Amino acid sequence: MSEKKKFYITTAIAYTSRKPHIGNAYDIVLADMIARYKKQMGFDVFLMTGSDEHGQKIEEYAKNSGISPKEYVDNISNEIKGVWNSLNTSYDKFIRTTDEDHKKCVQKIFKKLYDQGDIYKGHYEGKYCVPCESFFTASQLVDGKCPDCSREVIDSKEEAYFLRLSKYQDKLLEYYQQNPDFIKPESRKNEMINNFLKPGLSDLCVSRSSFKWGIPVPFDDGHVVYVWIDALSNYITGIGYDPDGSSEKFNSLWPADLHVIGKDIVRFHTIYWPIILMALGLPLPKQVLGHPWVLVGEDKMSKSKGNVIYADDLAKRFGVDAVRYYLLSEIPYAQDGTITYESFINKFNTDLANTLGNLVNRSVAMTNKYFSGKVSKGEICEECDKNLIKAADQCIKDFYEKMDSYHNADAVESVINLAKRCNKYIDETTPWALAKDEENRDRISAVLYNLLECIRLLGIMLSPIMPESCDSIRAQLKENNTTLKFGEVTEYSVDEAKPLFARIDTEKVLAEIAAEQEAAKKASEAENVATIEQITIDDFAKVELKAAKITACEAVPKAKKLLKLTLDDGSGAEKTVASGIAKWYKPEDLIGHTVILVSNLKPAKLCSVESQGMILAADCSEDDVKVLFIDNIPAGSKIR
RNA sequence: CGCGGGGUAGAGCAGCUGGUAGCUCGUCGGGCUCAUAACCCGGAGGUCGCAGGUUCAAGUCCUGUCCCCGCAACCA
Repeated sequence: MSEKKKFYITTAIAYTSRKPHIGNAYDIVLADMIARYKKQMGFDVFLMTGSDEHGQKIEEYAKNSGISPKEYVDNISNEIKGVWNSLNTSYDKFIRTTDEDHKKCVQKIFKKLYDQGDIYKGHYEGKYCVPCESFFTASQLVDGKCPDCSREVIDSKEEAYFLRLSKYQDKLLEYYQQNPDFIKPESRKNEMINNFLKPGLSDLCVSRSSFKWGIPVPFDDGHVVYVWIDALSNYITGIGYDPDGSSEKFNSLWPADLHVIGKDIVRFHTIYWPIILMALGLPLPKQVLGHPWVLVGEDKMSKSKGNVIYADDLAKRFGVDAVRYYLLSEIPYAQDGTITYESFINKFNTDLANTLGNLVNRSVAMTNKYFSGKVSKGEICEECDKNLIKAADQCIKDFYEKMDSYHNADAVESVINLAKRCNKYIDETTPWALAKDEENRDRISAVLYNLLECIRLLGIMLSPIMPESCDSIRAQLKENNTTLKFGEVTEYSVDEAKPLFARIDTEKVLAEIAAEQEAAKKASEAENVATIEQITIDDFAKVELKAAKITACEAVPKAKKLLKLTLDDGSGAEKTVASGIAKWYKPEDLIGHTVILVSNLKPAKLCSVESQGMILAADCSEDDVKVLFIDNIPAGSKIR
C-alpha cells in the first residue's frame, strides 16, 4: 500500500560459459550499491539479475565436458549465484533464460513480432567456412579467406529470421534526443550515433539454425531464437510480461529505471533492445549505464593468461565489504579500472583499517573510557568544531550529487575525506589531554559527540557500499537514526569498541597468495600432463621432420610476432615458413642456421604470408622461446 | 596512412571552458599516545614524451615527431 516511487534496476545477465570473475561481478555489485542507495532514498526498489544460458559456446563446452547443456548451465548458474551471494548482493529476482516461463514468453514475443511483420524470414547471406561452420561477412574475411582458419570460404545462404531495425531508426534517434540521459556515460552515446545510427542500421539476424541449444522458434523447426531476443527479453519476462496480458507486477515496474551493463554491450542495450521494445509497443528503459572494465594490472582477465581473480575468493580472504569497497571506490566512472592483490591490500589498509576503522575504534573507545559510553550534544565553541561540521555538511552534499550521477568512486572519496577530517579533529582537540583536568568534562563530551555524530553519518553514507560494516558501526553506536544530517541525534550511549577492519600484513599475505597461485598452477599443469593423449608410432610417422637451413629471413610487415623464413630442405625447392618468434629473434640471428622443419604441414596463410611448414622451438619458460638449432646436421636430413 | 587509448614527482592517477602544477601510496623529518606499529604536521621530489607554433600567458589550443598500450591481425 505504499506510495513509494518504484525503481526497477537490472544487471546484464551473466553468460554461463564459465565461472564469473571479478570483472563480471562488478556489474552486480554496482547495481546492488545503486539499489541500496535508492532504497535509502525512499524508493521501492526491485533489482533483477540472472544468467544467460543458451548458445553455441555452451553447447560445445557441455559436449566437451560430457554432460548435457542443461546440466552444464545448472552448474554454472549455481556458481554465479554463489558468487553473487558471497558479495552480499540484494537481488530480488534471479532469472535464468532456461526458465520455462521465460522460454514460453520469448516464443510469444518472437511470434508476435513475426505476425506483425517486424520479423521476417530471409536469408543470411555470406561467406561460409565449412570446417568452421561459420558465416562471415565479406569485410571479415582475410585475403578472401576464413579469418579463423584461413581456408577457402564458399558463398552460402542460410534461411534465417530478421528483425527490421531500419524501420525504427528515426524513432530511436528521436528518443535519444528527447532523453539526453538515456545513455551514460555520454561518450558512449556519441559512439552509438556516429558508428551505428548515422550510417544506417541493417536488419538484425535473430535466429540460428547452426546449433540447437536455444529457444526453438515456435513455428519453424530447426531454428532457435538467437541471443538478442532471448537474452534481452529477460528484463521484461522476469517481471511478468506477456504479450497476451502482463502481470500486475510488470505493469507497476516497467519501464526499467536503469540497466547496468558493461561497456561492451552498450550497443545491444541502446539500439537493439529499444527497437525490440518499440516493436512490442512498450515504453523504453529510462537509462542505460555502461560501466568500464576491471583489468588485472594491464591486462584483460583471461583464463589462458592465468590472471583471473575471483570475487568470492577475495571475499573469503578479506571480507565481503572489502571487495565491494575496492570495486566501488577504485573503478572510475568512465575509464577501465585495475585490480591487483597489492593495490587491493593497500587500499584496504589505508582507507578501511587506518582511516575509517581506526577512527571508529578510537572514538568509541574514548567515549567508553572517559564517559562510560555516554555523551551528548554540547557547545560548538571552537573554530575546529565549526570546520568539522562544515566539512560534514559539504560531504553530505557532495555525496548526494555524486551518487545520483553514479560517480560512486568520487562519492566514496569524499566520505573517506570526511573520516580523515575527523581524525584530524581528534588531534586538534586532544581529548586525552583535556581529560587530565576535570574542568574539561563538558568540552570532551562535546568533542566526542561531534565525532560520533560524524561517524553515524559516515555509516549511513557508506552502507550501500559496505552494508555489513555499517551495521557494525550502527551497533557500536547503538543508534539507528538514518537521517543524513549533523545534529539529528542528540546523545549517544555507545557499545564496546570493536575493530571494523583488521589491518593486513601485506608482505605475509602477498607471499601466501603467491604460494597458492604457484601450487594451483602446478596442479593444473599436472592435470594437463595426465590428460595428454598417447599416440601410436603410426601417428608420429605422419609427421615429416627434416633438417633445413635458413637461407633468408625477414620480418613480416605489420605483424608484430612474425618472421618470414626461407628454408632449404634439400628438396631443391625453397620453402617459406612464417614463425611467431619475432619477439626473440632478429632476422640476422637466424640466417645460416639449420633448424628442424615440419615439412608436411598443410600450408596456411598468416598475415598474407603463405607458410609451408613450421620450425621447432622450445618454450623454455613463460616468456622465453628458443629455436632448436642443429647446425651440425646437413640440410635435407630426415629426422625421426 | 586499419581503429582506439595514453605519455604529468619513485609508483598509480586528477588536472573541465588556457592565468602561480595537485591527489593517493611510497620516501625523509617532526609531533602525539585516545586508537588497529595507528593518527596529525612538515619537507624533498616534476623543464607536464620531444620539437615547433598561436598567446601578455599553455600540461591545458594548433602542427609535426618519437614512444607505449589495447583492438584488429597474428604465435603452424
